[in-house]
Amino acid sequence: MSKSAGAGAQREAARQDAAIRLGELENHLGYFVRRLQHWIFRDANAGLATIDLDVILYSILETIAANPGAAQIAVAGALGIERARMVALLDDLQQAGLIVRERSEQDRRAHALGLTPRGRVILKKANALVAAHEKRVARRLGVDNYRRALAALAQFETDETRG
Amino acid sequence: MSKSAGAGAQREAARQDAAIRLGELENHLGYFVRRLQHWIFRDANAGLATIDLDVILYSILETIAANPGAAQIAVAGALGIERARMVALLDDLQQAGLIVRERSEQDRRAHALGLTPRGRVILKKANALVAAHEKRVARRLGVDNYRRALAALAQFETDETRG
DNA sequence: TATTGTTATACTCTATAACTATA
DNA sequence: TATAGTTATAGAGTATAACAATA
Repeated sequence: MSKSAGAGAQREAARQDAAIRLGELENHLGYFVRRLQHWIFRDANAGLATIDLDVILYSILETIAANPGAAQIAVAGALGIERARMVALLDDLQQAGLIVRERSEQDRRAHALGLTPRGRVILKKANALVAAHEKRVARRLGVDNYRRALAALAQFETDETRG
Repeated sequence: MSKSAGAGAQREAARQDAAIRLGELENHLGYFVRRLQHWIFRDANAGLATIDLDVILYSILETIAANPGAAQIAVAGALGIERARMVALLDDLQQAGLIVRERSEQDRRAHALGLTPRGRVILKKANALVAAHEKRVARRLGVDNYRRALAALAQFETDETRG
C-alpha cells in the first residue's frame, strides 16, 4: 500500500487547516458531527479489520445477538440500512460462517436471523476491539466531553422522519 | 417523486425499531453519531434544496467566504473532502455562477477561490436556511442536549490522524 | 523531487424500481 | 393488495493512481 504522494498531500492539507477559518460552520452541530463520525469510522474500522469486520458488519452481528430470530428488515430498520443493501451484507456474514438465515415459522416470507457458534466467538472479539476504540475516542475527546456527548446524543430519536 | 411502496416499507421498519434491542451499541458514541448525522444531513439538505445547494456545497461556500483567496486543497483539507472530488464540486459552484477560480499570484499552481456577488447572496440565504435547520435539531434534541453536544464535539481535533 | 489541480478508474453506498413468494 | 427478501441499476462518495504545470 504505497501512498507516498497521497500521504504527503494530506499531511500538507492538514497543516493548512490551522490557517483556515470555518465561519458559521463553528456554530453548526452537523459540521462537528460529520468530522467526529469520519474519525470514529476510520479508527473503529482499523481495529475491526484485524478480524475481517467493519463497523457495519459488527453492528449487524451485535443487533442479531441482541434480537435472535429477528427478520432482516427489522435489523435493517434499526441500523438505518436499506433492505436491498442488507442482502449483500448478510451474504458476507453468512459466507464467513458467522450467521444463519432460517425461514421464520410465524411468517414464511421472512428470514429468522441468528449467530453461529463462530459468530458468537467473533462478536466477543469484536466487542473487545470496539471497547478499545471507545477508550481512544474518550481519550481524544476528553472523558468528560465523551460522557456528555454520549448522554446528549443518546436521547435523539430518529423514527418519525424516516422514509 | 412517487414512493408509495418504499415509504410503506420504511414506515413498517421504523415501527419495528421499538421492538429491536441495540445491545452494546447503546454504549457506543459512534452509533449515536451516525444516527444523528443521518438525520441532520437529510433535514439540512431538504432545506438547502430550495436554493439548489446541499450541505457539502454550502460548507464550501461558507469556507471560501471565511478564507477569500484560499487554495482548493486548503478548503478540501478543512472539510475532509478529497482534492480529486473537490474539482467537480467547484465546477458545479462555478457553473452556477457562485464562485470564481483565479490563478494565485503567490503560487501559480494554485487557484485562489472567491465568491461572486451572486455567491454572496446565495450564501446569505443558505445561512438563514441552515440556521432554521439548527433550530430544528435543537428542538429535536432538546436545547440543553444540543448545547452540551455542540460544546463537547467542538473540542474534537482530527488533524493528527488524517491520511 | 514535491505539490496543485486535474482526469480516470474501481469500489462502496444510497436510492429506487421491479420481481418472487408469501401474507 | 401489501410485505420480505432479492436482483438490478443509476447516482453519489471514497480511495487511488497518474499526468501537466509549477515550485
